[in-house]
Amino acid sequence: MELKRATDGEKGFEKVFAFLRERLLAGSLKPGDRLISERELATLLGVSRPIVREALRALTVLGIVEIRDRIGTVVTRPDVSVLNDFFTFALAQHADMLDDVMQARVAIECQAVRLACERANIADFERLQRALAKIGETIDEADAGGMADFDFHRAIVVASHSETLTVLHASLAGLLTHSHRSRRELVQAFPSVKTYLMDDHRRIFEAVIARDPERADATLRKHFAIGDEYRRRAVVGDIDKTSASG
Amino acid sequence: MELKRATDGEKGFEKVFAFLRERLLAGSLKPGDRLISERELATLLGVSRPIVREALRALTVLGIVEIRDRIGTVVTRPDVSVLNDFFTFALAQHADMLDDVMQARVAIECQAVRLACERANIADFERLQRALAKIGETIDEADAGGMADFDFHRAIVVASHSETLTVLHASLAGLLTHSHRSRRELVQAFPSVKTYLMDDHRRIFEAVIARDPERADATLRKHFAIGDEYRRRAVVGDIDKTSASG
DNA sequence: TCATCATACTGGTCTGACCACGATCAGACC
DNA sequence: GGTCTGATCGTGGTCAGACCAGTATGATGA
Repeated sequence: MELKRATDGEKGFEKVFAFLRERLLAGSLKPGDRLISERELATLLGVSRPIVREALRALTVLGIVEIRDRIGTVVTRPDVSVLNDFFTFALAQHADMLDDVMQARVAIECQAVRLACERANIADFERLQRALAKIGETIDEADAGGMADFDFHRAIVVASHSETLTVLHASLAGLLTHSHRSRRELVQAFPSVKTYLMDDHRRIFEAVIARDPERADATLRKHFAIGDEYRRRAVVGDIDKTSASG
Repeated sequence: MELKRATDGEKGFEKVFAFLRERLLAGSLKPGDRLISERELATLLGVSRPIVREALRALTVLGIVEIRDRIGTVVTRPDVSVLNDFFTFALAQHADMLDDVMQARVAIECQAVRLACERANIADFERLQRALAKIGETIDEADAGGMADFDFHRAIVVASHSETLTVLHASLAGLLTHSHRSRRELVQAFPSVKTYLMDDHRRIFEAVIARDPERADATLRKHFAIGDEYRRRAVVGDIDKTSASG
C-alpha cells in the first residue's frame, strides 16, 4: 500500500502549511497576491481539500491570509490585531489577573506618551484636546465619562505612532473596560475625583504639548497611582480626601 | 427549506469557533480540560466534521488548544510561542517593524523593572546576579553573550512577578533575539561596548537591589538609548566613542 | 489475580458531491 | 460598433459517509 508518502515526510496539514509558509517567508508570496484555488492546491500537494482548508484557516487566524468568499485566498499585509485574539484568550483565564493586566497597560501607555512627545503631530494634539474636552463634558456621566476617559488614553497611544503599542493597548483595553467603568463610579463616591480627572488629564496633555517625555511619563504614572489609591479607598469605604500616595 | 438553522446567525466555522471561544473565555473550559470529540462537537453544533476541525486547527495555531492524535483535543495553557509564528511571518515582509516592537519591549521592561524593585525576592536577586555574572563571562562571545544579555533582561521581567508582562515580553522575545545577537556584534566594532554592557547591567541590578524604581527605570531606559546609539553609529560606520546621547 | 485480545473509541484523512455567488465572455440588442 | 444581458465556469463553503491507525478499556481466558 503506497499510501502517499515519498513526496515528503510531513503529513497532511503540516505539508500544506509548510508549503505555504515557505513561499510566504521566501517572499514569493507577497501581500496582495492571490493563492491558487483550494482545489488546485489540494491536487498539487496530494491532499484533500478539507486539509487545505485547515491550513488556509490556520493562516487566516494568524492574519497572514484572507479567505474571500467566492473570490479566492489572498495574502494580506500582516496585521498585529491577531494578537488581540490571542491575548483575549490568554489573559482571560484568570479574573484576578486584572491588576496584572493593568500593569501592562501602564507600561504601554507610559512608553506611548514618551513617544507621543516626540512624534505627535497637530492632528494628534487636536484629538487629545477633543478627548480632554469630552472628559469635562461627561464628568458626571458614568458610561459616557468612562468612554471619554478611555478615548483620551487611547489618543495618547495613537499619538505614539507605534502600531505595536497601539495594538497591545487595544488588546489590553478590552479586558480593562470594567476597570474604566468602575473608576467612573468613584465620581459619585469622591467628589474630588472630578478635579483629579480633569487636572491629571490636562497636565498630561500639556506635557505632551510641551514635548517633555519625562514629565509626561511621570504625570501619567502618577495619574494611574492616584486612580489606584482612589479605588483602594473606595474598597475600604474611606471618606473623601484630595491627597493620595504617589 | 430549513437550511441553516435559526438558532444562530453565524455560519459553519464561525459558529464552532464562537462556541468554543465562549466556553474558553467564560472559563467553563480551562487548561487541561479535554474537549468532546470532533464528531460529537459536529453533531452538537449541526456542522460537519471538517468544519469542526477548521475551528480546532484555528485554536491550535492560536496556542489555545492542542490536538493529540487519537487521544483528543485538550485545552492548553496559552503558550506565547504562537506569537513567534506570527512575528516571523510579519517580519518576513516588514523588517521596519523591528523598531516598533522594540518600543514595546522598552515599555514592558521599564515597567517590569519598577515592579521588580517592589516585588523581587532573594531568588530573583540571585537570578539577576547569575545573569550579570554570565554577561561578564561571555563578554567576548557573540552567541553566548547575546543569550546572557537576554537572560538578564528576562530575569528583570520575571522578577516583576507579573504574568502579563512576562507573557508580553516572551512573545516579543523571538524578535529580540535577533536584536540581541546583532547587538553583540557591536562588541567587536566598539571595544567600549564591553564596559557599557557590564556597567549598565550592573547599575540596573544595583538599582533593583536598592529597590529604587525611578533609578532602575531611568537606568534601564538609558541603557536602551545607548544601545540604540551604538547601533546607529555602527550603521554610519562611526568610530568608537564612549559617550552617547541619553 | 493477571495477561491477553476484541472492541469501541479517538484523531487524520479522503472522496465526491452540492450550494450560492462572483467573474467572465458570448450573444443579443441598441 | 458599442453596450447590455445572460449563461457558464470557477470559487469558496459545506456536507455526508467512509476508511485508516492507533489508544483505551473492558471482557475473556489462563
